[in-house]
Amino acid sequence: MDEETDGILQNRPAARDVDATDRKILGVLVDDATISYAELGDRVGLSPPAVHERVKRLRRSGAIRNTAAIIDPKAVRKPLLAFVHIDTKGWGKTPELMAISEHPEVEEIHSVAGDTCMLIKVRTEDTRALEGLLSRLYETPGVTSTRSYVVLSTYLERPVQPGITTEWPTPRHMAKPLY
Amino acid sequence: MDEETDGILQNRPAARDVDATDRKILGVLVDDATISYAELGDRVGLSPPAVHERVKRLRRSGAIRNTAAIIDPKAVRKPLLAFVHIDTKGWGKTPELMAISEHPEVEEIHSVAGDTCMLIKVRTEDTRALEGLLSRLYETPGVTSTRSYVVLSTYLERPVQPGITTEWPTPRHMAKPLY
DNA sequence: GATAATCGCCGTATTAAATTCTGTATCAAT
DNA sequence: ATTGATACAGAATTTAATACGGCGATTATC
Repeated sequence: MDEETDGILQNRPAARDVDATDRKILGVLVDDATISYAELGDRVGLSPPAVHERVKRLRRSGAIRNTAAIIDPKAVRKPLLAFVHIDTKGWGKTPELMAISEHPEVEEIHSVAGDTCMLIKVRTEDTRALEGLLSRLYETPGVTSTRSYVVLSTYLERPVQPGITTEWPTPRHMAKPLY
Repeated sequence: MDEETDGILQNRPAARDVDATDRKILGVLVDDATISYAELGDRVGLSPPAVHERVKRLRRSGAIRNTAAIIDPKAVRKPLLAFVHIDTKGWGKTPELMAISEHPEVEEIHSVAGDTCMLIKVRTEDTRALEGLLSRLYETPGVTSTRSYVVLSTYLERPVQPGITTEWPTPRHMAKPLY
């Protein structure tokens, strides 16, 4: 296992290469991870123990980070989605970053190239709760300004759909990834 | 079932209210949906058939949209994440919207309040692929301008964590949700 | 070019979990 | 007070997950 820590999120590289069959498996499991290994085997053309072995390998390697229930935000009274740009000065490694990730309303934290430094995705109960969160964020030392984009309506929300798309270039034809 | 279509994403309301036990269940399943009903029952203080019944109800009501494998984008050679603001004129219901959602690189489409109209999240293999996607988006009739925010580093990426937070206000104390 | 080793897969067997069924207690409404 | 509905627990059954042994193909090594 790789000990490199890329921010808070662990980004260990996949041990072995993900081949075409693996991508088919991932494509199915992204849609529905509750199916049996028998049916998964049918869909990708393998026996139940064989797919089981591959899924276990995909889990170990980190290609499958985890299998989670996807919750409807409205059902848990978090209907308000917003993106917030945060300008910072002297953006260091982790101190304020940890403080931001402590807030349970924060779902994503990205460092972006452009006219602002950080882009975070937050989900709250209503505008009042959003206001409270923003003021708490503003109190974080190093934060110089925030700009919020309140989502009025969401038309699409889906995870990464691997393999479904097309064939992928083999690794040797690929440019070095950005990160 | 409710027939109201809120964009492409179906947003049917939960049939029954999600109570404290349900939120505990959701909190566990968001972390790990592979555990047995026996252990899930232990954690929330119910028998295996009882939690099973509740989980089935949460699925039926739509509180659990689905249970999916969360994929590491790097493992499937989609390391480049970007957010794109799209300005449009005469933003209608679905024609261009459908065209945008056809692109498999697009993971989310949101309508936002602010100085731009749409905010989409895209994931590509590299900057060249991003450029291609942007030019294809630009060819969509109605799109007047785009502004991209390329993500340099992601520090946090997690789904909605229901119930873990605190107690929620009961429905009758709640303001009307924004959407 | 032959041999050994490794890897991935299948079929079977075993274990564990999902699911069904039945009965019971609790709460709500009549 | 009675009836109905709901939610839960326990036992039984069905189904799936997991472990094991063996086979064939590919790869490395001599």
